[in-house]
Amino acid sequence: MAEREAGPRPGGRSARVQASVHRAARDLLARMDRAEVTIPLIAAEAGVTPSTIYRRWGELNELLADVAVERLRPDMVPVETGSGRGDLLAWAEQYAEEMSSRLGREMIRDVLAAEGGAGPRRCCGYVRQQIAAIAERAAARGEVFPHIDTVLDRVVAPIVYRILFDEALGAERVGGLVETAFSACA
Amino acid sequence: MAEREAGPRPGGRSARVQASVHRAARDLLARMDRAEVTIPLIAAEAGVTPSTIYRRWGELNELLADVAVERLRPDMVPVETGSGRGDLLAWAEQYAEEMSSRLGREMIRDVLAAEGGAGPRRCCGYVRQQIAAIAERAAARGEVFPHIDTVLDRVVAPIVYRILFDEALGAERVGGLVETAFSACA
DNA sequence: CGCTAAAAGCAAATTCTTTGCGTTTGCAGG
DNA sequence: CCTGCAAACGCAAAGAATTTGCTTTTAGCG
Repeated sequence: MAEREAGPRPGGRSARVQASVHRAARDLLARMDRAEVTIPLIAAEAGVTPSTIYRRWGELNELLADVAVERLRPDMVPVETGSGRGDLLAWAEQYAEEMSSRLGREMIRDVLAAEGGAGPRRCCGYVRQQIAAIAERAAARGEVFPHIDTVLDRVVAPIVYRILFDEALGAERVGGLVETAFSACA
Repeated sequence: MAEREAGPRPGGRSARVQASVHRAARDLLARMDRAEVTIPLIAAEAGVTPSTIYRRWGELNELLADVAVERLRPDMVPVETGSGRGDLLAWAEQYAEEMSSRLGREMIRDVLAAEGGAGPRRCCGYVRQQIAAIAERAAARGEVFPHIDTVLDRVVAPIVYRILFDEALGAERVGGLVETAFSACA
């Protein structure tokens, strides 16, 4: 844990500007249609000049992707249900629900639309972390638990693919996916 | 088959303009960096005024998504290898390769970035069609073959998820995915 | 052959984006 | 504490893209 998200030094002016711009962007996204949000608007809301944002982020997509990645970072440890299977099921259901909400879909799109694969990878990394935490607890209890990549392929990928390209899956389908993940490791 | 892709009447001026704009967009995308392509540029290349494009597509993303969806439409029937498993494997490997290319990734991103879920759904529909064609041939031979949604969940979703969020899968991993799809239907 | 509605052209007005230059800010060395 | 330095910001002008009102063209139809 030696790197910052996107700002140079922790307490400087740079960090303050970034914080206020992020907050302004989040506020505006909550308040108005995503298509109406522009850099000049965000700049005004944040109390900075547009050129500051242009120089730092380049374009709206990059900024929104930055904001989205930050919001996508898990803020808590997966709930503990007593078994690895239960933990994974609970996590997957919540993940599916969050990501299929309007805001969730918009955040995913923003992250994917940005240049370079850094944002998406970070999101995938967050998911891996969460699953790893669950897997570790399961291992500590001596349970069998699927490999992380198995969970990504069998649970996370279908959830996300359906949200992006088709129809979001209901909770029962998510449960089925979790079962198939476990059936691959027994 | 009663609807057109995006143009009103088949032979009118509208259709000609759409065709030339699509072609211009494709040409420019092939010739220069995607970030450099703008609507005024495409308009000039297509020999129309920018306002025509703005009125019809609204913004660059919509136009590029339109173009990408068209390019994503499969132009041939899946190759026949003698077995459903072989057909699916061949199709999946080719799909994975096409989609993980620079152009493929850009097209997916363009499709996902557009407003409304129409583009992504159409892409998913194309995939379904291809898989259905393979499944039908398998059924005609009396083979067992996984349900289309199983193939989507176990084969297509992981391929696409990895391309978008992580690292593209190699051919051997794709083969493994195909195996798991068949293991679910035996 | 004219009529009509939809779509394209044109051009002015608006808004967004880029850029050069001067100023501020926080850090570091003296 | 003070001063120098580099990074980042503000400001404003220039440049590019987007929107819009109005006119003209075009394809289809009676």
